[in-house]
Order: sequence, then C-alpha cells, then structure tokens
Amino acid sequence: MKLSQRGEYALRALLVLGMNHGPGVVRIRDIAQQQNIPRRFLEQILNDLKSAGFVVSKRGVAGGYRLQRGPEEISLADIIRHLEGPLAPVGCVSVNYYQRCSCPDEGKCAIRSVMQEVRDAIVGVLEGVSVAHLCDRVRDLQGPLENPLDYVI
Amino acid sequence: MKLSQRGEYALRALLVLGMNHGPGVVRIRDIAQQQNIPRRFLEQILNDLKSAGFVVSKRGVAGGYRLQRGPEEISLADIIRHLEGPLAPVGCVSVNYYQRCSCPDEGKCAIRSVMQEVRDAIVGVLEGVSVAHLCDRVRDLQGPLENPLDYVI
DNA sequence: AGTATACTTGACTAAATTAGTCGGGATTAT
DNA sequence: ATAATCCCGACTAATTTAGTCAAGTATACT
Repeated sequence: MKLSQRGEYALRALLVLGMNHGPGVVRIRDIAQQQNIPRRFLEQILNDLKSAGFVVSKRGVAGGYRLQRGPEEISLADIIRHLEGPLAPVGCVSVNYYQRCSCPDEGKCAIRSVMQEVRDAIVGVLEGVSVAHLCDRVRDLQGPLENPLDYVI
Repeated sequence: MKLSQRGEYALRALLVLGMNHGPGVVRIRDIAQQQNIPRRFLEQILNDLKSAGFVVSKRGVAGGYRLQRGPEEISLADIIRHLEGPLAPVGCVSVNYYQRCSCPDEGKCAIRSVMQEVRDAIVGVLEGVSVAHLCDRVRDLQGPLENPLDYVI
C-alpha cells in the first residue's frame, strides 16, 4: 500500500469534515485553504468521495460538504481501498481486489505466504482506525488549546 | 508498499538462487525458464541486484549468478527497499527514504501517526524474513517430495 | 427575477513510472 | 577460435499521477 498525493489529500479533507461534523457543511475552498490543497484538484477528489458514499454535498450559495455517515463508521481501510485500490502488496493476497498471479500453485508459494502476513499487518492497523479515531488523535496530539478553532491537521 | 512485477521477479530470482546456494552459479536462462520471467527483463533485474551487492556473477561459458552473502543474511526488507524504495506508505514516516511532507507540524499530524503504525507493521514482517526463511517456507509448503529437484516457487 | 456563490461534469495535459525489448560489446571454458 | 554467457545503455508503449480548465446546474439572498 502506498498513499498517493491524491489519497493523502482525501484523508486530510475527510479529517477536516470529521472535525467539523454536524448538521452544517464545509466549503471546498475552506478545506483547500486550510490544508493547502489545490482547489480544483480537491473538487475532483471530493466528487469522487461523494459518488463513493463517504460524503454528501449541498449545492448553491451556502453549499459545501459533510460526512454522509458518522465519523466512527468510516474506517481508513475503507477510504484507502476506494482511493488506491488494494491494501495488499500483491494482488494474489488481496481479499477485496484479488487477482491471480502467474505462479503455478498459490497454496505453495512462499513469497505469497509472506505477502499475506504483510497484508494482514496493514489491514490490522487500518481497519482499526476510523475518522473519529483520527479526530481523537488530532485532539490528543495538539494538547489543550486556548482557542478550540485553532487546530491543525 | 506495493510490489511491482519487477520486484516480484527479483524476489523469485533470489529465491531460486537461495534454493541453489553453494559454490556454483545459476544461469539467467534457467531462472527465467523455471519462473516464467522474460529473459531480457530478468537480465536487467539481476544486473541491478548485482550492483546493489545482493548477488555476484560469473561471466563466460559456465557463467551465471549466485548470492553474494548467505541467504540468512539477506532480509526481504533490504531487497524490497532497494527495488521499490520506501516500505512506508508515505515519505514522512520512512526511515530510509524520509521526505518531509507539507503538513505544518509532523509531530502533531494524526494521519502521520497512523501511517507510522502501518510502516512499523510492514517493516516488522519484512525485517523478520530472510531469503533463508523463504527457502524454509518453500520446503514446508511443498511437503516431502520424491525428487528433491522437483520443487516449485 | 436576478445575481453571486458553490458544487458538477467531463475533457484535457505534462511528467513520471512500469514493463519490457533490443543491439551489440566483453569474458571465459573448451 | 568460437560458442555461451553476462554486461550495458538506449529505446518504446502503455499506464498512472497530479493537476488544470471551461462551461453547466442548483441555491440563497435581495
């Protein structure tokens, strides 16, 4: 698993939305400014996250985005799987994006058995962390702030 | 970390060399045939593994390749690092290929702290497996064979 | 009703990476 | 000598990545 720029931007955007989760929406422009993401590119990314069902949008003057489900219900594994494809280092050990490889017998492939362990290790971490957990980490890492709006991601 | 075709070929080639480790050398052509790797491409790969010090070559008629160090001394982490670059999913948590990212304070970046865990999980597996371990796995997975030359990787 | 603000859609581009191929040169056992 | 084998650098086609851009649609506000 390797996180592309696009993937990192997506995570950051979702984290902003997680931190501001509520009835209201957040504008693309604000996310882009706060996180230093090219606005046009972020539009594209959020659109993608929308068709994948992670966020919903509101159009027009007071428009913007918010999370579709609660932040506890969105795991990083889900997000990254959607953005980058398989979490596994090779297709033949991927559960969600399995692809047969060229070796004659997968059950007897030593390399595959190691990659299986790598996959499990990666998935183990990423399934266990939700957007809500990320938000908790932000708060823990920042420590107590005077102004609660004055955080950084 | 994602394993490219090239990376997978390299691992397979090193595993063949591990299984045949000894004073003699193995020809490119034999590795290519046994593992179904395009010969010219494998030449390129082995050349790279040679300049990286994983293997040594012997030229001329009875030429070929063998591992430079013993198979116990070569970890998959080393090999993959050389072939694919960072094991970490993002540069800012990579130890060997560190690259600063754009976030204002790495120490307070929640995404980074998760990626750190992912990196550690990946490295944990890959540092622990050497080419010799891989060879053991091949033998374990194949079970007892009548003809000891009749194995598959 | 009109207008400014925001999201929407789809096409477009430049640069980097990936998976090879190819020709010809250098070495060495026989 | 010569045939087998590694060595080296250049070349290519397809894919992915990181964006940009223009024009369209919905909505709040006056």
